[in-house]
Amino acid sequence: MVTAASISSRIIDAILAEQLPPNARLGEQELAKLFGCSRTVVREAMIELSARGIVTVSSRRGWYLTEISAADARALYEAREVIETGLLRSFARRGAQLDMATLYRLRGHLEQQKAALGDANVGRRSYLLGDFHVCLAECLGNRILAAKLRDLTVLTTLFTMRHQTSGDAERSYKEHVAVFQALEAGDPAAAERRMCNHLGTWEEKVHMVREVDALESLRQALAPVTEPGVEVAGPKASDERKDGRGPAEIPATKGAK
Amino acid sequence: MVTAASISSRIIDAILAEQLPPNARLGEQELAKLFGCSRTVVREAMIELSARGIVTVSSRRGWYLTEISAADARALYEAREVIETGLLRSFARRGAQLDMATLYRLRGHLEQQKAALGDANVGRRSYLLGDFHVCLAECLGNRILAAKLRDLTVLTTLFTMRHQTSGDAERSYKEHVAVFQALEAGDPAAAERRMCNHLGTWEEKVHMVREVDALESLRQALAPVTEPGVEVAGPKASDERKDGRGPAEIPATKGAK
DNA sequence: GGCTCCAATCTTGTATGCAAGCATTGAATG
DNA sequence: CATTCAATGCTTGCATACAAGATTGGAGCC
Repeated sequence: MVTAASISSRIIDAILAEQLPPNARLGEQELAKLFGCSRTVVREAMIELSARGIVTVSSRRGWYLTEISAADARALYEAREVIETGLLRSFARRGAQLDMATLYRLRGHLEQQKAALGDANVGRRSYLLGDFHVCLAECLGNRILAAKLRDLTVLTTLFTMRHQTSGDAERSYKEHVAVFQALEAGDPAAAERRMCNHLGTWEEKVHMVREVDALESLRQALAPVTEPGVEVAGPKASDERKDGRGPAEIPATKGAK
Repeated sequence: MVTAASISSRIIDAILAEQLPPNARLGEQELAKLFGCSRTVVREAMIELSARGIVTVSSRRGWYLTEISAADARALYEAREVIETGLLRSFARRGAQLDMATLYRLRGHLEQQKAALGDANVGRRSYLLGDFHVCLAECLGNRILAAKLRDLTVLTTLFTMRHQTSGDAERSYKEHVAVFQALEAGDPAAAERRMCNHLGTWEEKVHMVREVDALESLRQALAPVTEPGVEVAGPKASDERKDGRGPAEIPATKGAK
């Protein structure tokens, strides 16, 4: 049976795996056919995602994945920094320690990230690198903030997909390891500093795209082949075309869970 | 015209004004009749509130306002502390200053709080004291976190209503003023410390009810009159009865906006 | 050729009908 | 008298039908 929760979950996974670009259209009828249910169920999923800021409805036109403006992105990264470093700080202040099972879980997650680095599967790599932050928040013992953080991570992904700032996966992985090692060594304060630096490197990049943002999406849509110099934006768009699927198509294989 | 957003907004205002107790039943048909629309619209509002953690659905039984457990409350207060102090810290670090218009807005909000202190209108007082935190977050320039904080404030209210820890309104007001004065004086670091203390006084109370929590709701439901000693829980319940309204009734006057 | 207007089509918005599950109440039985 | 079970009413879950707005394409006109 197809529930609204399963639909929204699939969509979120697809975004985290960079398989659904921002502004992708999510037609009710289309999704209903795809999932084999009625529009009612799809609509429930859309409303839920809308409450979480992930999709936006344009009246009687359709549902679209939210397009994150540069201003929103700034608030977004600030929010992530506040939450992620704040959780570590709170953890440090209460003098808690991660137990063996939790350390094991985090170590396992890092192993998966490492494995995905060499892998050709770009989607899974993106998914895991983003999911680590949520996983860490859960491990720090606050499910409420972890849930909020998951949504923020999704929105972050929507922004980086558009602006191609994701870049250095290997570096991200190494910084994750560094955070983990500080926690493992019982030094959450150091973990907080490292996390702060880790998030800071992304935040810098946001400020760099601040000015050009207004034209960015148009430019990307209009000039895919004419200028060979800007090819960083090219492969993604052409990848989507050559497998013959529309942008709103749901991938057949689930990201990872 | 009645939209789903207006319904959920009304419900949230009612909670913040302590006019809807936790575990209150929100029947689809009932609300549809009350708002003069179909179940569909009500249902959309419920799904939205459900995504925000404010209502919970029990399959084929009904929608209920979420009952916050002591464990959830702990995470909730930690989340609020992380976000609210984190925003002030981030504000301080970037060396920003509040402009005149923003200071004016905050000062106006504090005036309203002060006026509501002497007022007999308990609902408005609760609403304003809670709303100040959200207002402050908005003033610090992060609408995303402000929205998340609003939901957390609603959940906090649901917890304090059950456990009657709200108590000292005047003290809360004074602490709000203290935070504001630090900001006005251009010392956000001091504002952060004061906010941390302010939230800390509540958090203490949560830990006090930690142990009895499992029986709390039962006790409250079973022994309303037999023991005169536990009357702290009495007046609220009887207040609701004497005006002849069911617990899920929506108040005629909107809280404040 | 270019502009305007209208109609066809596609989309969401809303209401309603029916199905199915849960709780309660009552009777029947040990 | 206690216990079990069946029937009934009430609630949400889901699908569908219809309404109404938005877009787009083309025909007609200047």
